[in-house]
Amino acid sequence: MDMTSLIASIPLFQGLSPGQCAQLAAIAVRKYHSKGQTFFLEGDEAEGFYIILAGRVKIFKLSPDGKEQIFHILEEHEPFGEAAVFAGSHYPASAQALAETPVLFFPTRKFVDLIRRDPTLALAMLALLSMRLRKLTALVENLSLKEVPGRLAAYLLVQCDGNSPLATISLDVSKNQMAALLGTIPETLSRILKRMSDEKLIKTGPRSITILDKRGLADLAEGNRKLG
Amino acid sequence: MDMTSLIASIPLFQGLSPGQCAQLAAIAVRKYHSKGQTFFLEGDEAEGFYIILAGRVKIFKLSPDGKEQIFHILEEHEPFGEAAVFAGSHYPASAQALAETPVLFFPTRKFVDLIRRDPTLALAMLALLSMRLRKLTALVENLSLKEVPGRLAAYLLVQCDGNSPLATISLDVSKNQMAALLGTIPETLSRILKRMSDEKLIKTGPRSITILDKRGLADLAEGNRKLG
DNA sequence: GTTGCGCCTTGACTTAAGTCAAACTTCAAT
DNA sequence: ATTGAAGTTTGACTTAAGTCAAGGCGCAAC
Repeated sequence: MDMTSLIASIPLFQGLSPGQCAQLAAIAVRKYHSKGQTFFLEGDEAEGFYIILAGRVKIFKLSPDGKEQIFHILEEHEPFGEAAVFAGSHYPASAQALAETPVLFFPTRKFVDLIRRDPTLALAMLALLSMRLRKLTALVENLSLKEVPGRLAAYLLVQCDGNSPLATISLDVSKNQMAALLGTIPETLSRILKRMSDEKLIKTGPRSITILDKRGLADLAEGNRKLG
Repeated sequence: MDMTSLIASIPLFQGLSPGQCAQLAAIAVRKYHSKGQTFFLEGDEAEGFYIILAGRVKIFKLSPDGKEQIFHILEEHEPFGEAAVFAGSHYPASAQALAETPVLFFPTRKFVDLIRRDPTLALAMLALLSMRLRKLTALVENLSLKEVPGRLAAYLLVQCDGNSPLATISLDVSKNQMAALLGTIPETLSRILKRMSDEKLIKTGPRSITILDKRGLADLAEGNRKLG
């Protein structure tokens, strides 16, 4: 696909005119990262932001003693690194490819120039940053105000909404990664999955989790209920 | 002060032309909230955002069983509620005045119209949201990757940087609020302040904390050291 | 196949931090 | 000054979740 139509197909850029897409196309750079490769590390000088064309990327931080907190796992068409473009000069977290991941790269300078001339684009970016803020707010809430069973319940409910009308979630992240996403460790996650199974809230399959009691999980997520 | 010069004096609007300030002035509404009054609650329909003229505002969430996590405590000239303007239609957290707090209110619809015509304003908002994202990222890091002494150390260091060249911090928030800001409870905070005093890292005064060992606190904040 | 290496689970133990309850301090208001 | 309410400290106890270590499972490569 040529660059302009590629850009036009990205949700973030919906609503832009063909001319505007062409301008974006003129500054975008195709890049390719293979599994495990990092896009940037926390603290790196920020030179631009990325949009995923395929594959998966995790945004994360490590503690000095090696614990990992994953902020997001992003997929096709999702942007990342965008917060560093408009304020501050270094990336606030690290980004690593979880699979073969082709991306588009937009250099800060040129992209900001475009925004200056294109309020539609500016509003799209504002909406994007606001969404991110919202997601991070939810993460803080989970970490600070819920215990691990509640976080897990909330996570499962979100996954099944976005994933399929049926209540079976195909696990596309390893349980290790899932633990890091929930701000805990694999052992704890394993134990809590077991407790949830015992209480018939879920059924754990080989690469999947089936939700048996949505109401029960919701109660858990909202703190109205505890695991036995 | 007339509205236009008031607006021109707000850092967020630095760099805007007098004409642009006048346009903002035309849509801004002065409001006044007294101590304890809420601006909005989590989940409320978002009708606009605010800029603080004086006083203090806390942005927070409550857990169902009453625990509070404070996201920010904001002061003069700082905006809040801005994330809800550009995406989603409800506020993601609650806002309450901690003192007598006059504010400017900007209604979503009219403000977005201005942005559409004014890329400088758009870039200012983008920078603002990016800063917020950065701060929230740091909060997640603190909650997930640091234990309470590390969070407290980081907090004290930030306060003394922004507060005075000297290493004495005048406590402008109650220790209750400080605990909620750090994602813990007053009892725990109290105990850890004591342990820090015991190790001569700080000295706690009546309404102040004096930093005795900046290096030691930094080590604590970065996880290179533990309290005895 | 079977070998080997991640991933996942399980158990016993430790620990940081929360809970509950009581006492003490501060400060503002009568 | 006295009262009272809120903020703060302290102690004894509980608990959620992390650590450490061992063992099992599943899958890919030879």
